[in-house]
Amino acid sequence: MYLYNTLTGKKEEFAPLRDNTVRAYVCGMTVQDSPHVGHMRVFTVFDALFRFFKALGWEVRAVQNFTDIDDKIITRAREEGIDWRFLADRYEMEYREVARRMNFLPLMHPRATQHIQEIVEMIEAIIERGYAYESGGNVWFSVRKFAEDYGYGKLARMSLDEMLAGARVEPDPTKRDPLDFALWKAHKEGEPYWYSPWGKGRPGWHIECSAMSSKHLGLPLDIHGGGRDLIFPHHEDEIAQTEAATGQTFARFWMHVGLLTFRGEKMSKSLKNYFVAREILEDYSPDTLRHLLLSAHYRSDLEFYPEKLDEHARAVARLRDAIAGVEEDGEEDEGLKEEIYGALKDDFNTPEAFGLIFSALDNPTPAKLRTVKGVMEMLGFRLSEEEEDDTLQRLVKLREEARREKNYDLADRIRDILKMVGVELMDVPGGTKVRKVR
RNA sequence: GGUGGCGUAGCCAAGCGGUCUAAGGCGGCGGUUUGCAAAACCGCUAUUCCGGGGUUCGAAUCCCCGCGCCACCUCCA
Repeated sequence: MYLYNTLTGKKEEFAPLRDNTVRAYVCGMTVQDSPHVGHMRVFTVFDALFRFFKALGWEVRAVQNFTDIDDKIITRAREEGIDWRFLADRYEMEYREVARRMNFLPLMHPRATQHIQEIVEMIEAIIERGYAYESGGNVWFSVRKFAEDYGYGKLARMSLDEMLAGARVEPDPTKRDPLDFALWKAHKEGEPYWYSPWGKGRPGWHIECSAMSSKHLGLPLDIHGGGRDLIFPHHEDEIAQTEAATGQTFARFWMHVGLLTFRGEKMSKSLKNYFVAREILEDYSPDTLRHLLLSAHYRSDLEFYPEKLDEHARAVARLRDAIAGVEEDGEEDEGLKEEIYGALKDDFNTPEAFGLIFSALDNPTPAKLRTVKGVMEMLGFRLSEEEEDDTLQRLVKLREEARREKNYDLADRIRDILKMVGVELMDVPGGTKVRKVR
């Protein structure tokens, strides 16, 4: 298995370091708003990748955090006039519901606020080892000191000068150096706080991931991943904190998923050009969304537009129909399987894998179809149509009667209307086939 | 301004030195089929990979110069 490692800028052979178990940490959401389709891309990629690891015979121990304390959560809760914990819970629950529908493997989902003790201990360790200082109730990380001993900017490939050049420095008089970042933020009136050796306050951004990953997985992690926009400063700072606290290597492989774009631009909260995952799943199947999100290589940016859901719904429906009648038991096509696995082993090239899968549909044999089905299920597709729907059945019956009476006007109208909601009717010998596309 | 990356058919998207007169999906066109359709199946849909030079026996793939786009350097998956 080869994976591209952001840290080295190369594809490298990957295998878990110990116990045949892949230890992976994926940066999850700050639960400040509804998960959107850009978030889903990262989690879908890792879900499919972890499933592939299992297919290769490895165990997977994966953690995906919820950051549930943060400036934006506080601000947002204040705007809505609700408790910040209520806001965080609301979006965590929304994520969990979306994850369930997406058929994501169950992962450990620790929350930042349940790890204040670990966070405080880690900060103490960093201070003890001389890489952080307390000032006015804040604790700052000494970037220059750390840079001298360990190097800073390894992941982002940036020099300290480069960081300063474009930096819009947050003017905080308690900082010794503009590059320093907060490990602990002193309490401000009206904000949530916890008690610490430095007084009341709350954790900075970055430290929660260092603390939770070390605690739940142990060092070094085999894989640490997330969206590409997290490389700097978030992941760079996670490395700095963890190495400063422990002196150990933090993670062996860094994986970064490309961004979802809309009309060529990054899908983001600030540009308000995002699509909410829950709303998409009201109209389209999880398989459709999964196929769309895996249709480009995970490191590339992927262009999203709503009509694309229809395109992928058609592709998935065709594939599902093609393998529908295959008998479960029997030989697989080992050659085909090896080809597909070969593509996936090469830095998880899912688009190439789909290319092979759809090509196999041209000259199908039962063995090939079983292989295709097996691979799709391995990647997390359910491949089943949703449960039967009473109203739909009645409409189909009504239309069949109309056709018997040669009332084609009514029959066609029913067919047209159902098509508008993603249900296609096909008159085949012996009845009408119903096919849900979406 | 600095640092990465990208530019492949109508759209999306693989390929990254020879098997490429370039995979796959969606769309389109023609045919078989059908009450008409749809689906399915068959055939067609880039002699060419942003433009211009170069390296090489050979380049979409490597190098140089343009042009265009994006991301990161600020919160972001």
